[in-house]
Parts: sequence; C-alpha cells; structure tokens
Amino acid sequence: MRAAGAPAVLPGTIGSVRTAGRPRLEDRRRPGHTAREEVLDAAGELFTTRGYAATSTRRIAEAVGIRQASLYHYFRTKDDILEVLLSGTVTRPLSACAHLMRMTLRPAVRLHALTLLDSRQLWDGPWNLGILYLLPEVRTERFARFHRARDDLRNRYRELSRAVVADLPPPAPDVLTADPDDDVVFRLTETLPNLRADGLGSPDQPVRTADLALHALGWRGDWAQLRSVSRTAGADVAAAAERSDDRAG
Amino acid sequence: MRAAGAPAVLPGTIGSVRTAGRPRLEDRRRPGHTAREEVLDAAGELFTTRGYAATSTRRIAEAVGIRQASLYHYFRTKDDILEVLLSGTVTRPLSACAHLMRMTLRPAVRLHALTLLDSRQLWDGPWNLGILYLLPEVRTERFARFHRARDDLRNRYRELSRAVVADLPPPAPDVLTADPDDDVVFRLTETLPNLRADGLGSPDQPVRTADLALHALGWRGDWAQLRSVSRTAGADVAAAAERSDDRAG
DNA sequence: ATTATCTATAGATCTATAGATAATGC
DNA sequence: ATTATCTATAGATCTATAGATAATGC
Repeated sequence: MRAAGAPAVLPGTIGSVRTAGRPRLEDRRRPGHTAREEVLDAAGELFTTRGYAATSTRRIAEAVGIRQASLYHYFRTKDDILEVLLSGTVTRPLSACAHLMRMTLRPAVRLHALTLLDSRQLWDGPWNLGILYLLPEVRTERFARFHRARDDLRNRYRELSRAVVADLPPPAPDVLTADPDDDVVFRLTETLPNLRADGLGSPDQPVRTADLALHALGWRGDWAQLRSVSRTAGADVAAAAERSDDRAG
Repeated sequence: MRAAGAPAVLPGTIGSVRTAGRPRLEDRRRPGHTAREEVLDAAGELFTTRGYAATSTRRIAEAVGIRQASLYHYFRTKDDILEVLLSGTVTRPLSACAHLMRMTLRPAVRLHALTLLDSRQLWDGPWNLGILYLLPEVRTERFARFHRARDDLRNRYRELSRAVVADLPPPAPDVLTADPDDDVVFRLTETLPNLRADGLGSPDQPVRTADLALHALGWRGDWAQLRSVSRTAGADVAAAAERSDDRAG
C-alpha cells in the first residue's frame, strides 16, 4: 500500500512517512509494513510459543505496542487472527503446486519441488506455524475454510505421489510397494513442525525431507540430477509467486 | 485398589460396592475404576476435542458428574492432569522397548514390534492424546519430565534404526541411504495422531506404519515373516505389561 | 472527513482455597 | 477417624463494545 522505507521506529510513522490517525503511545517494534502485519507477527510468535487459548488479546497488543482494544480495528475476533495465520501456510504451497502443474516436468520433479517449497516454508518461516494445525480449537466449524484448503493440498500431494509411483519400474518382490494413499509425503512434510518444535534437525532438513519423500515412494534414479532440476523449478515458482505478490500488494 | 464389579452406575458406589465419603449428586458415567480414572478419561476427551486451555476445570467436573472443586481432591492443579495423560502415552512404549531388548530378536523385528505397539496405542487409545504433544503450553519447564521421557523414546527408536541399517546389505547406487538420525520411524509414528485427527487412515494403519518404517530405512526381505514374528513378539510384550499392571494395581 | 488509535467498562468467565457435610470403617 | 464429596467465594483474569481523541487529507 505504501512504499517501504527505512525500518519504521517512531510512533505514528511507517518508515519516515507519517500516517493518519491518533499516534501510538509506544514505538513500533515489529516487522511488517502495516499494523495488521505487525499484529500477525506478534500473534504468530505468541500462539506458537505460549498457545492459542493461553494468549490473551491484551498480550498480543502489548507485543505490538498498542492497546488491547486497538486490535479490533483490524480483526473482528481473536480467532480471525488465527485463521489468517493458518490459511497463509496452505495457500502458498497450493499456488506453488498450480504453477508446477503448468510447467513441463516429470512427476518426480514436481513432487520433489513441491515438497521442498512446502518444507522450506514450514522450516524457515519466522514462526513454527505448523504446530497450530493440530490444535483442537482449530478442528471446529469456525476453521472449515482452512481445512478445505489443507485437504486440497493433501490431495495434490496424493495425486503427485500416484503419478510418481505409476512411473516406477515394477519393484522386486522383496521390496514393499508404498501405497500413495498412505499420504507418506504429506505426512513427512507435516512432521517438520514437530522436529522444529523439538529443536532437532539440520538447516538442510527441507531437502532431506524432499529426498526422503521420493525415497519412501520407492523412487530410484540419479539423485543429484533430480535435486538440481527440482531446485531450478522451485526457484521459478518462487519468482512467479513474488511477482504476483507485488501485483496484489 | 478395589475389586472390579459390574459397571458402576449409582452415585456413591463403584460396582455394587459402596464407597466412603459423601455421595455424589450425580450418577457415574465415565469408564474407570476410581474417581481419578474418571477424571483422566473426561479430561482426555475434552483436552483432545476442545483444547487444553479452552477446557475449564468446571467443564471436566461436569463431564465426570462432580463439582469443580472436587477435582482438587485428586490433582493439585489443572496441568497435573495433563502431565499424567501425556506421560502415560510415553512410558508404555518405553517399557515395551525395554522388554523387547531383553528378548533375542533381529533388529528389524524389534523396531517393527516397537513401532507396531506404539502406533496401536496412539491409533486405538480412547482419545487421540498424541495431538497434545505439540501444544505450546506443553513446551514449558512444567512438563520437563514428560519431555525427557519422550526424548528417551526417540533415542530408542534411533538406536534401533541404526541397528537395522547396519544389518542391511550395501545399497545399489541409485537407492538413497536413509539416515537413521533423520528419525524417520519416530516421525512416521508420530504422524498417526495427525491422521487420526483428520479422520483418515484405515484400521490397519498401525501395521502399515510399522511396515512403512522399515521400508523407509531400506529394509528388504520376507515381509510376511517379519510381520508374523513381530506380531508374536508384540503379544508377548503386551502380556508381560498386563502382568506387571496387575501387580501394580 | 477519515482514520488509527486511545480510555473505560460490562459481563462473563476461570482457578484454587477454605471449610462444611455425609458417607464408611474401626 | 477417615474419606470423598459438597457449597461458597476471593481475586484475577478475559473478550468485545462504546465512544472519545489526535493525527492526516481534502
């Protein structure tokens, strides 16, 4: 909405641009170009480190540097905040997947690239939002939209897994045929939040997860080549996503 | 503590045995031979379906059929209840593992049996307690004991995975060698709560998960035989556990 | 005029404690 | 006497709304 400038510090300003409205009592301290983004960042931190129900709206507001009631200028209710955070983690890989399907790539590459992008987001995002998926609070009608999106994503993973397995040469009798309907790849990806929460894993966990995914499906071939093609495809997709972000913002 | 009888119904009774203390105002309605077990059952249901912080002690008491304050006769605080529920899911597979190590079995069988037992518990237990592992609330000092036990279990899985991989013939060059330190098996097991929460998977999910675990490590061999030996070993362990339960109860 | 914030507050919780009470057990 | 329950409540929250206020924008 507004040109990004130097990091915003003074109350009532974003960058060096003075904003309309009554000035805040405290300095800005959160990343994000709008107050809404500041709130999402603070909520992401608090929900993932202290829990959703355990985080009061007052605590979020404090973390942003505004008064509790001011939150309600941007979000109608507390669970609206959670919904936006959750949906964000699913819509990104979904649109990445759509991109990948439009490119001419082998199924194994598509699946590897999708797993890599999705894993990266879950692994490197500023907050470990994936651990919120299992929140019992989230399993209510209120979050139906998020769940539909997540089911969608699971199906994309499943279809890509089927395509990979269909491409495979017939397996030896002592090798188990992995059933794509077991959702191994989707499940492996969604264990990254667990690992991250436990403080385990290495920085290359996303690549290892993508490799592991194809390995678990029984894929065989030139791993170095697979990784390299997948990385290139992933970079293309990321670039495209950034362009459409610019258009939207 | 007290001989089990017919299902308890009347207030102030367990089975047909009248208990000491002021009678309850409402009928018993929860499984469990003691009031403490009734509370754990109700809390297990509510924590997993509505969330921990979102479940008030009043709601738990209502589900049991007692008054809110009566809970505090059995648990010092609300999080004591959660701690007991969590620890239960980890101490059982830990002692199963100890049993398995004392038996003469191939590593692959040990790992398969452990995975099977652990998966079964997570999959068939009355409540999907595994989804509580990731609760941010649980990641505090308060639950350090639970976390130590869970770390222990992860290490058992890891050591067994190492032993399995060490037993394997050298892999072909186009097959990825799974790194036991990636904790694939532990991670796969811990995705069962996710699947269950999503209402997915089939009744044989535990066996499939145990198979999948060894498959992911690159194990090859006679699958039917592996399953059969693992099942027998698992049954022995379960029987031993039941005997020691009797001794303790 | 519009916007982003602020102050104040209603009304509804929630946990844990203190102390009374109604059974059984000896 | 011991136990398992009950009633009552203090004190501390918590969410969301109403309405005032201090900026910018036209």
